[in-house]
Amino acid sequence: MPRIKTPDKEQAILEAAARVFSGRPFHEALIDDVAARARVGKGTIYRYFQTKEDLFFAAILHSFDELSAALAVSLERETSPVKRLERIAREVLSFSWERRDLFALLLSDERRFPEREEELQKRREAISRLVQEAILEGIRRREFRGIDARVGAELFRGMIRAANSLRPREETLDELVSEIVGIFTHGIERDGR
Amino acid sequence: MPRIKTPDKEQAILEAAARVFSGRPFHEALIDDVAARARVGKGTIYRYFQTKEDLFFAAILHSFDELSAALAVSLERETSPVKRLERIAREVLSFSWERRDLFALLLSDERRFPEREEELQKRREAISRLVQEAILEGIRRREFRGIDARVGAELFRGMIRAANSLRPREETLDELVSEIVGIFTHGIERDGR
Amino acid sequence: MPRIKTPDKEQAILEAAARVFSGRPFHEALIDDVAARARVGKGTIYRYFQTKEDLFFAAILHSFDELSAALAVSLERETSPVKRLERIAREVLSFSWERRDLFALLLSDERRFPEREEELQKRREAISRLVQEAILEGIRRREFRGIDARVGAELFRGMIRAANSLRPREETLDELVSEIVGIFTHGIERDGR
Amino acid sequence: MPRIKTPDKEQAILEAAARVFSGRPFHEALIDDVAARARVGKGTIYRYFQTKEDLFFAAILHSFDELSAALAVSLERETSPVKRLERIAREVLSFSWERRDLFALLLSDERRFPEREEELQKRREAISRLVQEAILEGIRRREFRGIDARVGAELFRGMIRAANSLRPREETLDELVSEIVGIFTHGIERDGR
DNA sequence: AATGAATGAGTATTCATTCAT
DNA sequence: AATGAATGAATACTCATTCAT
Repeated sequence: MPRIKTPDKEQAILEAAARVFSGRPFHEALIDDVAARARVGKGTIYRYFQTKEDLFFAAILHSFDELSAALAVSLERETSPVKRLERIAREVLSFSWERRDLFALLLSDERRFPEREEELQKRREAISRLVQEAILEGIRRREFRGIDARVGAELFRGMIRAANSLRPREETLDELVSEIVGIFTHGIERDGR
Repeated sequence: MPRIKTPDKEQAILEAAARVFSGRPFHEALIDDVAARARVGKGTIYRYFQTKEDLFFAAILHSFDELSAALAVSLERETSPVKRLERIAREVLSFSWERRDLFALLLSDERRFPEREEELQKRREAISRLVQEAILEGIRRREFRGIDARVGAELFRGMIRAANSLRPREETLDELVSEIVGIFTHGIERDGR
Repeated sequence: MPRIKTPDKEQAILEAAARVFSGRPFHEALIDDVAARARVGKGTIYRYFQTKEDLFFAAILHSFDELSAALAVSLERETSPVKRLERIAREVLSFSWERRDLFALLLSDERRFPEREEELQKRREAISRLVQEAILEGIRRREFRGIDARVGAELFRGMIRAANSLRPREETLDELVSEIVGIFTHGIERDGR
Repeated sequence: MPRIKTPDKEQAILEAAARVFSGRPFHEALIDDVAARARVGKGTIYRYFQTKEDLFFAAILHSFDELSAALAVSLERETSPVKRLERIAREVLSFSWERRDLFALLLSDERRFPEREEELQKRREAISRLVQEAILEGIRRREFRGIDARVGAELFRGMIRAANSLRPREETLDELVSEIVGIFTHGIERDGR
């Protein structure tokens, strides 16, 4: 009986690709590097992915899905809108920490690859929807005012992204999260105005 | 008498580079395209810029400087912090509209080219400083609470960046600006809480 | 009890190889294609043939041998030199009809693989010898003039090869055969000269 | 003023390609070899030819055209059909001598590259037509009997091709030529029959 | 024995950079 | 100074061959 395609080999490749594509621009990330990192023959990569670009996107999607899974766990049972926003911020920030460059593209809203846009968009929407739901729940609870949830969610994501590049040391994560959520919910206006 | 490097030729190249680098990833943007667009021989580009990367960064810096000039004009004589933030948001949004992709990198805080980081950083700081100053002035005027101006400025920039990718039609610019500044200053919390 | 190499599996592979190598140049004919066509695992092919080149030549030799067998049957009991030439022409033409491309190489006298040359040569000689014998018999019978039988045989084979690429429809086979043999025996000179 | 594309560079590449593609199968003929032989950078080849296959066909066509030119010179002023056939045979044989492998494809009537077939066919026809014309003239002069000139021409070309692979030493050229033309015109039938 | 997943040597092709004019 | 022809280093991708099962 022959060897069969092992899903874990595909996993290893995706993992390796995520690492390699993070930290250097696409054209400097070599398939050879991915192969070496995944401890896999170069040809093997091409058994699983048609082209370098395919691999690149697969790696992004894969990372995205990991993030989604982490978020699902984190948000479970938390109903308070503000706290949900906090968890989202914390989760996204800490998750994208090591994959900063990969996530640059992922979170950025480049539209350079129209063919892949759909799938990427789906993932972005998934995150965005979590934020929107928190906002809408807040509005329902009369904790938030009635803003456009979609716009609000995007702006919130924008803050997270920006925070990501503030490159906090570990310890600053909490502060950063509360700053983001604080500004997003209270604004920077002076109390009592 | 030998001809000398003409500044307008350099301008043309930078202009062309900005266009070409916008809308396609670095490795798909060809020097040939830039040369063609600038109506200049390929060799000529290398009289003005050492490498493709140099040209790339020069184009970014050039665009950045154009933005700064536009901002300087717009902010002149406006002293109200909130209004200054509004103008910054509006100016950045409308300016980066056509150069969306170039600005993605520009505003993003990738740190892939450590050698160039300094100059880029300087430009980013220039914009950031304008935001920080508005925030600090607001704090001084007791309109804003005492937040970390640097962090605040980054988060504000993050919202602008996000708004940029919401791709508003022309008409939505004002709404978007007021949404950004509204959330940034008042937060989304319900009034009267 | 271990299974053993089955001759019919080897047959299937050779058959498939003949098909695949026909109709596409060597470097475009893939082992995968042969395996698929033979409904056999790729590894299996390497149990029967050392290399792709080996398989290629084996396929040629195999086809050649089929032709030889067909010729042997056809020539049996026919003693007239002219009629023998006719049968050879007809047999070769009809046989190579479906394997036109494979035979192009087979009949062509490339000398690119000196190591294999010997075996190929042996096969070519086998056919050639049949022609030579017919010629020699004709000379013996005083039907033909005393030409160099080897050269004559080659030229005769060349005409067949050329005829093959004239791509006659089925019906033209007889005409073509008689044209070849007619020219070869009578020439195109006007009668009575 | 910039350097301009020099036709002689293209010539050099075609010349080199003809040499390299002769004597080894397509997939073993390396672009690097062609570049080295033409004393030209590898990239230069791609300035003149889109792909390796393009180069290959261009080399064939080029060789073909050289042959045609040689034939035109040789046939000038010779009106006797038999002598014209002789000259054609001699010219083709001696010309394709060194380019044997290249001509294998050229003369062979493979139809593997349908897109290029047209141009190749045009060249083959050009040679074939010369033979046909000689045959038709012979018929007109009542030196030849009324055969199908097209078929006759192909068979004649087939003999030449076969002769080419008989690999005569220099000295055998004349004999070979007269054997071919002899058989083609008189056949091998015994005189007086 | 048979299989097909895995491998990596081998190469066509691209494109930034150079340089003759 | 300006040009674009020439260059070759760099790399994605293929596919014959191997080998674990």
